[in-house]
Amino acid sequence: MPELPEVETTRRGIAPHITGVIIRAAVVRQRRLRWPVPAGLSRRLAGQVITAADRRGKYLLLGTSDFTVIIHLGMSGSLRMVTDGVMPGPHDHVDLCLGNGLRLRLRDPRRFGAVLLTRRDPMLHPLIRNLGPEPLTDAFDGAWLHRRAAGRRAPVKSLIMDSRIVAGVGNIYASEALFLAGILPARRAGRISLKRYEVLAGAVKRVLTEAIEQGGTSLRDFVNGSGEPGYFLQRLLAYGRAGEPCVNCKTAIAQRVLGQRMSYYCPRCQR
DNA sequence: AGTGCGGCCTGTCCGC
DNA sequence: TGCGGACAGGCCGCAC
Repeated sequence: MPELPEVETTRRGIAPHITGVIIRAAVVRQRRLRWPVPAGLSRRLAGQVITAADRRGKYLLLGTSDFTVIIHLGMSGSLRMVTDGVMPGPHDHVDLCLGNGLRLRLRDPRRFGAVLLTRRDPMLHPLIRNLGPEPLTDAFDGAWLHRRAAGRRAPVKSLIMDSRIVAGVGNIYASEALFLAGILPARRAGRISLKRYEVLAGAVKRVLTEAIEQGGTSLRDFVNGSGEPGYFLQRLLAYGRAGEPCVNCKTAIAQRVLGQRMSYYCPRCQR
Protein backbone atom coordinates (compact mmCIF):
# COMPACT_ATOMS: atom_id res chain seq x y z
CA MET A 1 0.00 0.00 0.00
CA PRO A 2 1.97 2.82 1.34
CA GLU A 3 4.72 4.96 0.01
CA LEU A 4 6.01 8.07 1.69
CA PRO A 5 2.86 10.20 1.17
CA GLU A 6 0.62 7.51 2.62
CA VAL A 7 2.89 7.04 5.63
CA GLU A 8 3.05 10.79 6.15
CA THR A 9 -0.74 11.05 5.85
CA THR A 10 -1.03 8.32 8.46
CA ARG A 11 1.46 10.05 10.73
CA ARG A 12 -0.41 13.33 10.58
CA GLY A 13 -3.70 11.57 11.19
CA ILE A 14 -2.65 9.69 14.30
CA ALA A 15 -0.19 12.16 15.88
CA PRO A 16 -2.77 14.40 17.60
CA HIS A 17 -4.44 11.36 19.18
CA ILE A 18 -1.33 9.67 20.53
CA THR A 19 1.25 12.29 21.49
CA GLY A 20 1.46 12.93 25.20
CA VAL A 21 -0.74 9.89 25.87
CA ILE A 22 0.22 6.93 28.04
CA ILE A 23 0.26 3.37 26.69
CA ARG A 24 -1.74 1.03 28.92
CA ALA A 25 -0.99 -2.19 27.08
CA ALA A 26 -0.42 -3.75 23.68
CA VAL A 27 -2.56 -6.51 22.21
CA VAL A 28 -0.75 -8.74 19.73
CA ARG A 29 -3.07 -11.13 17.86
CA GLN A 30 -0.54 -12.14 15.23
CA ARG A 31 3.18 -12.04 15.92
CA ARG A 32 4.30 -13.23 12.52
CA LEU A 33 4.77 -10.09 10.45
CA ARG A 34 7.81 -9.29 8.28
CA TRP A 35 9.77 -9.93 11.44
CA PRO A 36 8.25 -11.32 14.62
CA VAL A 37 6.65 -8.71 16.85
CA PRO A 38 8.99 -8.46 19.87
CA ALA A 39 8.15 -10.73 22.77
CA GLY A 40 6.81 -8.90 25.80
CA LEU A 41 5.70 -5.89 23.77
CA SER A 42 2.81 -5.14 26.10
CA ARG A 43 4.84 -5.52 29.26
CA ARG A 44 7.61 -3.29 27.95
CA LEU A 45 5.34 -0.55 26.63
CA ALA A 46 2.89 -0.44 29.53
CA GLY A 47 3.28 2.87 31.32
CA GLN A 48 5.30 4.46 28.52
CA VAL A 49 4.21 7.91 27.37
CA ILE A 50 4.26 8.59 23.63
CA THR A 51 6.36 11.70 23.15
CA ALA A 52 6.65 11.92 19.36
CA ALA A 53 5.28 10.56 16.10
CA ASP A 54 7.98 10.91 13.47
CA ARG A 55 8.68 9.43 10.08
CA ARG A 56 11.88 8.39 8.30
CA GLY A 57 11.29 7.21 4.75
CA LYS A 58 8.41 4.77 5.02
CA TYR A 59 9.08 4.01 8.67
CA LEU A 60 6.91 5.48 11.41
CA LEU A 61 8.81 6.18 14.62
CA LEU A 62 6.74 6.48 17.77
CA GLY A 63 8.97 7.82 20.50
CA THR A 64 8.11 6.86 24.08
CA SER A 65 9.73 7.55 27.43
CA ASP A 66 12.29 4.76 27.02
CA PHE A 67 11.76 3.26 23.55
CA THR A 68 11.01 3.93 19.93
CA VAL A 69 8.29 1.83 18.32
CA ILE A 70 9.28 1.33 14.68
CA ILE A 71 6.33 0.60 12.42
CA HIS A 72 6.44 -0.26 8.73
CA LEU A 73 3.23 -0.74 6.78
CA GLY A 74 4.70 -3.04 4.15
CA MET A 75 2.50 -3.54 1.12
CA SER A 76 -0.94 -3.66 2.67
CA GLY A 77 -0.71 -2.17 6.15
CA SER A 78 -2.76 0.64 7.61
CA LEU A 79 -3.04 2.26 11.01
CA ARG A 80 -6.13 3.82 12.44
CA MET A 81 -7.50 5.12 15.69
CA VAL A 82 -10.43 3.16 17.10
CA THR A 83 -12.25 3.48 20.37
CA ASP A 84 -12.01 0.72 22.96
CA GLY A 85 -14.65 -1.88 22.24
CA VAL A 86 -14.44 -1.78 18.45
CA MET A 87 -14.08 -5.42 17.42
CA PRO A 88 -10.88 -6.27 15.53
CA GLY A 89 -11.12 -7.65 12.01
CA PRO A 90 -9.26 -10.77 10.85
CA HIS A 91 -6.12 -8.84 9.87
CA ASP A 92 -6.01 -6.43 12.79
CA HIS A 93 -2.76 -7.80 14.24
CA VAL A 94 -1.64 -5.26 16.85
CA ASP A 95 -3.34 -2.67 19.08
CA LEU A 96 -1.64 -0.09 21.25
CA CYS A 97 -4.19 0.59 23.98
CA LEU A 98 -3.93 4.17 25.18
CA GLY A 99 -4.91 5.94 28.34
CA ASN A 100 -7.41 8.15 26.51
CA GLY A 101 -9.77 5.32 25.57
CA LEU A 102 -8.41 5.04 22.03
CA ARG A 103 -6.42 2.32 20.38
CA LEU A 104 -3.87 2.58 17.60
CA ARG A 105 -4.75 -0.45 15.48
CA LEU A 106 -2.52 -2.02 12.83
CA ARG A 107 -4.25 -3.88 10.01
CA ASP A 108 -2.05 -5.71 7.51
CA PRO A 109 -3.56 -8.50 5.39
CA ARG A 110 -0.32 -9.48 3.65
CA ARG A 111 1.82 -9.17 6.76
CA PHE A 112 4.78 -7.57 5.00
CA GLY A 113 4.72 -4.85 7.62
CA ALA A 114 6.59 -4.74 10.90
CA VAL A 115 6.35 -3.58 14.50
CA LEU A 116 9.73 -3.36 16.18
CA LEU A 117 11.08 -1.88 19.37
CA THR A 118 14.40 -0.23 20.08
CA ARG A 119 15.87 1.41 23.15
CA ARG A 120 18.61 3.12 21.20
CA ASP A 121 18.62 6.10 18.87
CA PRO A 122 16.29 4.85 16.12
CA MET A 123 18.48 6.51 13.49
CA LEU A 124 21.13 3.90 14.36
CA HIS A 125 18.73 0.98 13.86
CA PRO A 126 19.88 -1.35 11.05
CA LEU A 127 16.70 -0.73 9.07
CA ILE A 128 17.00 3.06 9.34
CA ARG A 129 20.74 3.60 9.38
CA ASN A 130 21.37 3.10 5.69
CA LEU A 131 18.44 5.06 4.33
CA GLY A 132 19.22 7.81 1.85
CA PRO A 133 18.16 11.42 2.37
CA GLU A 134 14.55 12.42 2.84
CA PRO A 135 13.30 13.45 -0.59
CA LEU A 136 11.57 16.57 0.71
CA THR A 137 14.72 18.02 2.25
CA ASP A 138 17.54 20.01 0.66
CA ALA A 139 19.87 17.05 1.12
CA PHE A 140 18.09 15.46 -1.82
CA ASP A 141 18.69 17.21 -5.13
CA GLY A 142 19.84 16.63 -8.69
CA ALA A 143 23.50 16.78 -7.80
CA TRP A 144 23.05 14.02 -5.22
CA LEU A 145 21.22 11.80 -7.70
CA HIS A 146 23.77 12.47 -10.41
CA ARG A 147 26.64 11.60 -8.10
CA ARG A 148 25.04 8.40 -6.85
CA ALA A 149 24.13 7.36 -10.38
CA ALA A 150 27.71 7.45 -11.61
CA GLY A 151 28.69 4.14 -13.15
CA ARG A 152 25.32 2.53 -12.62
CA ARG A 153 23.92 0.57 -15.50
CA ALA A 154 20.57 -0.27 -13.87
CA PRO A 155 17.41 1.61 -14.91
CA VAL A 156 16.92 5.06 -13.41
CA LYS A 157 13.60 3.89 -12.00
CA SER A 158 15.42 1.27 -9.92
CA LEU A 159 17.82 3.99 -8.75
CA ILE A 160 15.13 6.27 -7.35
CA MET A 161 13.32 3.29 -5.77
CA ASP A 162 16.52 2.28 -3.94
CA SER A 163 16.01 3.42 -0.35
CA ARG A 164 19.77 3.86 0.11
CA ILE A 165 19.69 6.50 -2.62
CA VAL A 166 16.54 8.29 -1.50
CA ALA A 167 14.08 7.17 1.17
CA GLY A 168 10.40 6.63 0.52
CA VAL A 169 9.96 6.64 -3.26
CA GLY A 170 7.99 3.54 -4.24
CA ASN A 171 6.53 2.15 -7.42
CA ILE A 172 3.69 4.60 -7.93
CA TYR A 173 5.57 7.83 -7.38
CA ALA A 174 8.67 6.62 -9.23
CA SER A 175 6.57 6.22 -12.38
CA GLU A 176 4.86 9.54 -11.77
CA ALA A 177 8.07 11.49 -11.18
CA LEU A 178 9.73 10.05 -14.29
CA PHE A 179 6.66 10.96 -16.31
CA LEU A 180 6.76 14.54 -15.02
CA ALA A 181 10.49 14.74 -15.71
CA GLY A 182 10.17 13.31 -19.23
CA ILE A 183 12.67 10.53 -18.56
CA LEU A 184 12.19 6.94 -19.69
CA PRO A 185 12.13 4.62 -16.65
CA ALA A 186 14.42 2.13 -18.38
CA ARG A 187 17.16 4.66 -19.15
CA ARG A 188 20.43 3.61 -17.58
CA ALA A 189 21.02 5.69 -14.48
CA GLY A 190 24.67 6.42 -15.20
CA ARG A 191 23.90 7.92 -18.60
CA ILE A 192 21.65 10.79 -17.54
CA SER A 193 22.91 14.37 -17.32
CA LEU A 194 23.09 16.48 -14.18
CA LYS A 195 20.58 18.85 -15.72
CA ARG A 196 18.03 16.07 -16.20
CA TYR A 197 18.62 14.81 -12.66
CA GLU A 198 17.85 18.30 -11.39
CA VAL A 199 14.53 18.11 -13.22
CA LEU A 200 13.92 14.63 -11.83
CA ALA A 201 14.66 15.62 -8.24
CA GLY A 202 12.22 18.50 -8.62
CA ALA A 203 9.60 16.13 -10.02
CA VAL A 204 10.03 13.72 -7.10
CA LYS A 205 9.54 16.56 -4.63
CA ARG A 206 6.53 17.88 -6.51
CA VAL A 207 4.69 14.58 -6.85
CA LEU A 208 5.29 13.60 -3.21
CA THR A 209 4.22 17.03 -1.94
CA GLU A 210 1.04 17.02 -4.01
CA ALA A 211 0.21 13.47 -2.97
CA ILE A 212 0.57 14.40 0.70
CA GLU A 213 -1.73 17.38 0.14
CA GLN A 214 -4.30 15.01 -1.36
CA GLY A 215 -4.05 12.59 1.54
CA GLY A 216 -2.17 9.92 -0.42
CA THR A 217 -3.23 7.42 -3.07
CA SER A 218 -5.87 4.81 -2.30
CA LEU A 219 -5.54 1.98 -4.80
CA ARG A 220 -7.35 -0.69 -2.84
CA ASP A 221 -7.62 -0.15 0.84
CA PHE A 222 -5.32 2.61 1.98
CA VAL A 223 -7.00 4.75 4.63
CA ASN A 224 -5.65 7.47 6.88
CA GLY A 225 -5.81 7.39 10.67
CA SER A 226 -9.51 8.11 10.55
CA GLY A 227 -10.36 5.43 8.01
CA GLU A 228 -10.70 7.83 5.06
CA PRO A 229 -9.18 7.22 1.62
CA GLY A 230 -6.70 9.52 -0.16
CA TYR A 231 -7.54 11.38 -3.33
CA PHE A 232 -4.30 11.39 -5.30
CA LEU A 233 -5.50 8.40 -7.37
CA GLN A 234 -7.43 10.83 -9.53
CA ARG A 235 -4.23 12.76 -10.20
CA LEU A 236 -2.06 9.87 -11.37
CA LEU A 237 -0.82 10.61 -14.89
CA ALA A 238 1.01 7.37 -15.71
CA TYR A 239 0.74 4.73 -12.99
CA GLY A 240 -1.94 2.15 -13.78
CA ARG A 241 -2.96 3.93 -17.01
CA ALA A 242 -1.59 1.49 -19.60
CA GLY A 243 -3.38 1.94 -22.91
CA GLU A 244 -4.93 5.25 -21.90
CA PRO A 245 -3.92 8.45 -23.72
CA CYS A 246 -1.01 10.48 -22.41
CA VAL A 247 -2.29 13.79 -21.04
CA ASN A 248 0.36 15.64 -23.07
CA CYS A 249 0.41 13.93 -26.47
CA LYS A 250 -2.43 11.37 -26.52
CA THR A 251 -0.03 8.50 -27.21
CA ALA A 252 -1.08 5.34 -25.36
CA ILE A 253 0.67 4.94 -22.01
CA ALA A 254 2.93 1.87 -22.14
CA GLN A 255 3.84 -0.58 -19.42
CA ARG A 256 6.95 -2.66 -18.87
CA VAL A 257 8.46 -4.64 -16.03
CA LEU A 258 11.71 -3.18 -14.68
CA GLY A 259 13.46 -4.59 -11.66
CA GLN A 260 10.49 -6.91 -11.10
CA ARG A 261 8.11 -3.97 -10.79
CA MET A 262 5.59 -2.78 -13.35
CA SER A 263 6.44 0.61 -14.80
CA TYR A 264 4.20 2.98 -16.73
CA TYR A 265 5.40 5.66 -19.13
CA CYS A 266 4.68 7.62 -22.26
CA PRO A 267 6.91 6.29 -25.05
CA ARG A 268 6.75 9.65 -26.82
CA CYS A 269 7.08 12.26 -24.06
CA GLN A 270 9.68 10.36 -22.07
CA ARG A 271 13.18 10.00 -23.48
C1' DA B 1 29.94 -2.64 -5.26
C1' DG B 2 26.20 -3.24 -8.16
C1' DT B 3 22.64 -6.19 -9.90
C1' DG B 4 19.01 -9.61 -10.12
C1' DC B 5 16.22 -12.73 -7.90
C1' DG B 6 13.54 -15.58 -4.42
C1' DG B 7 10.76 -15.21 -0.76
C1' DC B 8 7.55 -13.55 2.60
C1' DC B 9 1.72 -13.29 2.75
C1' DT B 10 -3.39 -12.59 1.47
C1' DG B 11 -6.87 -10.66 -1.53
C1' DT B 12 -8.63 -9.58 -5.96
C1' DC B 13 -9.33 -9.95 -10.60
C1' DC B 14 -9.32 -12.21 -15.05
C1' DG B 15 -9.86 -15.91 -18.30
C1' DC B 16 -11.47 -20.33 -18.95
C1' DT C 1 -20.29 -20.45 -10.08
C1' DG C 2 -15.76 -22.41 -9.54
C1' DC C 3 -10.88 -22.66 -10.15
C1' DG C 4 -6.07 -21.74 -11.34
C1' DG C 5 -2.89 -18.28 -12.15
C1' DA C 6 -1.21 -13.68 -12.38
C1' DC C 7 -0.66 -9.68 -10.03
C1' DA C 8 -0.49 -6.11 -6.21
C1' DG C 9 1.59 0.19 -3.02
C1' DG C 10 7.92 -3.31 -0.04
C1' DC C 11 12.26 -4.77 0.68
C1' DC C 12 15.55 -8.00 2.98
C1' DG C 13 19.07 -11.30 2.11
C1' DC C 14 21.52 -13.92 -0.83
C1' DA C 15 24.27 -15.47 -4.99
C1' DC C 16 26.82 -13.87 -8.64
